[in-house]
Amino acid sequence: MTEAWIDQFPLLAALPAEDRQLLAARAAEVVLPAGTTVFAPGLAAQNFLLVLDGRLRVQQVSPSGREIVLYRVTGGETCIMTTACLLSDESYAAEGITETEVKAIAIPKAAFEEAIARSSGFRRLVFSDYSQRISDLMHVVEEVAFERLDKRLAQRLLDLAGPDGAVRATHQDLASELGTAREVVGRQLKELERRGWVALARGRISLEQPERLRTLAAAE
Amino acid sequence: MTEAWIDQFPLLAALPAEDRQLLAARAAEVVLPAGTTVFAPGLAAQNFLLVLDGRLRVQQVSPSGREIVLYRVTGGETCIMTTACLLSDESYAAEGITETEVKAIAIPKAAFEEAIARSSGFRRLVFSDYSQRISDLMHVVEEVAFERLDKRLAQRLLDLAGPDGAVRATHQDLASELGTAREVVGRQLKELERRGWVALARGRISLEQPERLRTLAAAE
DNA sequence: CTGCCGTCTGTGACTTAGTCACGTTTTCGT
DNA sequence: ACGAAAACGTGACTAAGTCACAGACGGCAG
Repeated sequence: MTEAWIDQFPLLAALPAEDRQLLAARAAEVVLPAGTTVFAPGLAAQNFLLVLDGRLRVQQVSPSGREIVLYRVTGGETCIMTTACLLSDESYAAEGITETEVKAIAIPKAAFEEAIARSSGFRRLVFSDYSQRISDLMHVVEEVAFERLDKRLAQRLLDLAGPDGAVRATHQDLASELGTAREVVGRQLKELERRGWVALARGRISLEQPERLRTLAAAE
Repeated sequence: MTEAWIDQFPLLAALPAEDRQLLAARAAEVVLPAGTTVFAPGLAAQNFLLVLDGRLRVQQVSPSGREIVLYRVTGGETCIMTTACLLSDESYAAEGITETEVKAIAIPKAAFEEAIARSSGFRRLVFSDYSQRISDLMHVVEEVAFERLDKRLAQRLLDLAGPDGAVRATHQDLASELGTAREVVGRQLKELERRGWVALARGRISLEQPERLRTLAAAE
């Protein structure tokens, strides 16, 4: 198979030819449609995943049915949840769902371990992704434990806004982003609408005054 | 230097003699008194740390001064915050503080990278610790986002209780454990005392009916 | 076009948690 | 013994989450 995908990963592009061969020979490109559950509690991963293109959401689901988004994986990143499963047979209480169609490289466990053993670039890729995710998780903890909801909501709206300056999401979607309840998001949004900072429609929030939202999101 | 410490790490004990030599030759045993700040925001780590004995607390501090304990590192574990610093030059918003005197093995960055490259047992040790910490962090997110405070407090009291069935901690200490405010902990404790489940003294909470606390902590 | 059903949103009343500004008690060192 | 620092208590308030509903909108089957 072609090894062109390797060049999408700066840390891998510099590998010596033989390491590139090793990876390319054992890797398979997979395409997952949007909405696929890549992993879930109780589902052991079989492959190491390198995302080439598209977006994957990792979220935690509470027994009571509430959800919170932990982080997203996009092109050029690896999915450390599957990595962790491969490396320590630990199973997590998180699930991963593709938000768009996702093109990815799947590397079987044995080849992954070999690559880790032989290639320092590959190790760096995996380790730096681990570190990034730990950083992401700590950020979630900080937000949930210490930040006000209006501030967090403003930030999320800005993050999720499309090029048209609008967010396509239901109140429930936003509640799942933030780990709170739908009614709470509804009330927060209505307050933002009252101030004229957003305009609300079914499944759509258009940001009328994004600067105000930025100020709110940046507030101490 | 002696390499006896290696046997404290199951994943390292099985290493071939030459890998043991490699580690032993470059490692230095350090002893940190209780209350030492091992790392903090803005402080780049220089060594990889393997904790032999004692306990280390990793916590996050908010701009507003509130704190939350993320996890603890005890004998036989590595401190992935320093690992992460070494491996990806990322700096975290967390700080690590020794809670007891800590005996640890410090391995300089270069020797660490060599060990990672050469020893699969060492890799497994590091990776499994990363995975463990990610698991810990996800647990914190789950608790903070979804669980009731009384339940979390009950669990923490049980966790922190000494062999005498009492917790030596101030209300502020417990608030920092849970990421909440002192007054809130005070009120929760008073409610537990009213029910006769705990007895309160300055800097000390004795668990009078730990079974009740366990029931509360286990409640859905 | 009409009615229907599922999804999405709105609302009020209530509980739980966090904040603020104090006051009081205990401990400990000199 | 006395003063300061640390620990704890309290009331009034705001913010957030819960519960049990009641509309309101959108697509589609007939």
